[in-house]
Parts: sequence; structure tokens; C-alpha cells
Amino acid sequence: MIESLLKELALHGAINRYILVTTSQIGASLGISQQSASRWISKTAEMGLIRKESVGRNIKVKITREGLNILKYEFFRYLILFGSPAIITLKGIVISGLGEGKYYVMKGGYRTQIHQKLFFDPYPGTLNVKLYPEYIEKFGEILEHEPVILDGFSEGDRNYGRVFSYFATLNGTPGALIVPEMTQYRDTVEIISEYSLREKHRLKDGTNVEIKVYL
Amino acid sequence: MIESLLKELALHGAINRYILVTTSQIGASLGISQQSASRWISKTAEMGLIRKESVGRNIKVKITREGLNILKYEFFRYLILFGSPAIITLKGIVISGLGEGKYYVMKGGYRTQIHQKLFFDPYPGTLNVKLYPEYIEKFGEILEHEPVILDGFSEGDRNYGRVFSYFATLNGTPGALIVPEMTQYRDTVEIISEYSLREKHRLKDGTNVEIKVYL
DNA sequence: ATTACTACGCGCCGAGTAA
DNA sequence: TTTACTCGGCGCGTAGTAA
Repeated sequence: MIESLLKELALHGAINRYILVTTSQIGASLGISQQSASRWISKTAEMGLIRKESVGRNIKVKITREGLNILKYEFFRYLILFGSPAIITLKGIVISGLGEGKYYVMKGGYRTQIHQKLFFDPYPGTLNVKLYPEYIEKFGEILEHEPVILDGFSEGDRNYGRVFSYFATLNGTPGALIVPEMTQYRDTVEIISEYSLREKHRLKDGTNVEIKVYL
Repeated sequence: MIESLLKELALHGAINRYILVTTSQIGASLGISQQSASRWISKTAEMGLIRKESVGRNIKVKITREGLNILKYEFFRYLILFGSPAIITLKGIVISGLGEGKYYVMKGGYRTQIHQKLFFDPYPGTLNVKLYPEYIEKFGEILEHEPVILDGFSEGDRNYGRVFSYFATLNGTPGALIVPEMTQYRDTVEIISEYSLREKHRLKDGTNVEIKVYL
């Protein structure tokens, strides 16, 4: 639990600086109640792993050196397991899809699998990014790596094909790159995320974005 | 808990193959009882994250694709936090120290800090490795990175200086590289670990070893 | 030596709520 | 809106033990 809390706070940016958080927000992220989040934050602060201060009715927290050490240690253990990963960076511009993304992502068959295999609840919609030509080859390289596979399924008389996915960030926000097995487009990629990437990063058609794919 | 269990089993080599384990062993690694370990292993198996089989009175386990996905996801989240780390590889041969390592590591002042900051109970002794000349420069590079600092302390009328440490593996076994702040030797490095590295890897003076330092 | 059952008690979680 | 208290219930961990 403490490790998860530290990780969550770190992902919110609490390394080296205070961040404003609410206990319900953290609770929701960790899948526990507001009350439990409050209690764990206090407990972790008492252990000296984070520093907590009240700001009016709200709180701000920051991870201490001791807390950071725990995260570094756990990261070290993962590195022993997986080695240093390949990270491929893609760049391109935001374009509008056909609005199909939304339709697909929310299809029960995919949505459940995204939850089970990618571990987030997808925002209903995909972000389409048209790659700059020099990145198209790199996109090909990604496809040579082992994906997380979302199985195809049938609904009514319609068949939905397999989708290959890879953990990725868009401008630093975590999500996944998804590639339908059957698709003719190889210069455009689709990203899904827990958040509305368009809103979070104020993206419009034509905005430059950076995608990092972790393999 | 489940994440910790999966990580522990993975570090024991349960990715892609069955490993023989005992519930007490896993319990000890996780800091819980044999009974609890037994229950968690069964529960995790029921969830489909590991596969468990009985071998006589013992058990063997292996992580499933689903379990591996969880580990990959958590690793992905750490990568977002820390980025791809620098890993520096050093090679050299085992040599005998002056037997001082044992004396130092077990000194209360250091031992407690190793537990708190490096998260393992050190085997009483250090492994000394004399680097091949071509790796001495790389050792210098390591020292430019931020270490985990073990503070100096006084005991009786003797002063013990600060020690810089870095998470590292020796032939794949996790531990730490330690560098006393005040030392004249720059071609010899010391490694500590939870285990007796000499026994675990059957090392004798003169044996080649590989150290990977995670920065 | 194992695994894993039952019993039991502590502690954690979340509901309700005050401030 | 917040944070964080009290309280009741249940889940988890450990002791004891059978196989």
C-alpha cells in the first residue's frame, strides 16, 4: 500500500516539490476510500516517507529522500527483471479521426480487456496522430515487438478484430498505443488514455505531440 | 501484496518457467508467515496470475501472461517516473580484502543504514573486485552520479566515515556497490549483498565477475 | 521436512459525520 | 467543498495442527 501511495504521488509530480492533492483524488487513483487515503497519507508522513502540510482546508505533499529511496529500490528490482527497456519516440501532429475511436473503445469487448490488460478505464475516444515521415519507419520497428493483445470478438453479426497495444505516453501522460491488426494506415497512430488527451494537453488538429512507446 | 508476490516470484525466475519454491521461503522474503504466503499463492493462482502445481509435498509456480502484464504495467509506471536509467557495467576479478569488510558491514551504524536505505540485511562481508584497467574510467563515471549516502558515525573513540552506495548486481544477484568517501583505491570496488556472493556464485580469488550499476 | 486447514484476534476499510 | 474523527464489521495474518 505504502509503495503504491508513493508511486501514485510521484506520478502526480511529488518528487522534489509539493503538490496539492485531495484525499478523495488519491483514494480514487488507488481504489480505496477517501478516508483510507487520508489515513495512509498521514501514516506515511509519520514514517517520514512524505512531508504533508495543510493549506487551508487542503493539503500539499512531497516525497522525502527516504520515500524516494524506496521507489528507486523498487525500480531497481524491476530493472533486474526486465533490463533496460527500449523506448521509441514518435512525433507527429494531431488529426481528427472518423469518430470511430470513441465507438470502438467503449465497445464492451474492448473496454473490458483494456481494463484487464492495460489497467486503466479508457476515456471514450482515441487521439489520432499523423506521424512525420521520418518516424514511420520507427513505427514499423515497434510492431516487431511483442504487444499486449486485445482479442477480437463478435457482437451481433459484426466481428471486431484483434488489436495490438503497447504502453506509451503522449506528452508524458500515460496511456497506450493501439494498432488494429487489420488496418491499411501505417502513417497514423491511435492513442488511448484514461484522460481526455485533447483536454489535458489542449490539443487541436495540427498540434505537435510526442509519443514515447515502452517496449 | 499481489504485486509484491508477483515481483518476488519473478525475481526468483518464475517468468516463463516453473520454479520450485516453499511457502516459508516466499513468506520470509515478503515478511509474512508461511501460512499467509500459502494463502496468497493460492489466491493469486485462482485469479489466474500464476499457475501452481504440486510436486510431491512441494509446489512449483510460474507467472502467467496476465501476471506478467501486471508487472510490465508497474514497470512502465516506474519508467514514466525515472526514465530509462543509465546502467554501467564493470568487469574484474575477485580478490581478497583485508577482512575488514565483514567488520565494517556488521558495525551497527552501517548495518542499520543499509537496512533503511538499501533495503536488505547485508551478509557479513564484502566482495572485493579488482577492475580490469579499461573499466577504471567507467568507475569514475559512476561516482559522478548521486549515491545513496550512508552517514558516518562515531563509536567509542573511533570515527567511521561516510560511504557512498549504488544499487548494483553482481553476476545478476542484487546488492550494492559501496565506496567509502575516504579511500585511496580506485581500481578496486566493494560489493555487498544479502547473500554470500562467494558461495552463491562459487567465486574464488581470480574469478571473473560482472557488476552492473543502476544509476 | 513440507502444504494448507481451522480458529481467532487485531487491524484495516469504509460509512457516517463534525468542523 | 475539504480533512479526518469515531465506530462497526470483516478481512488478513498468525498459531496450532493434520496429513
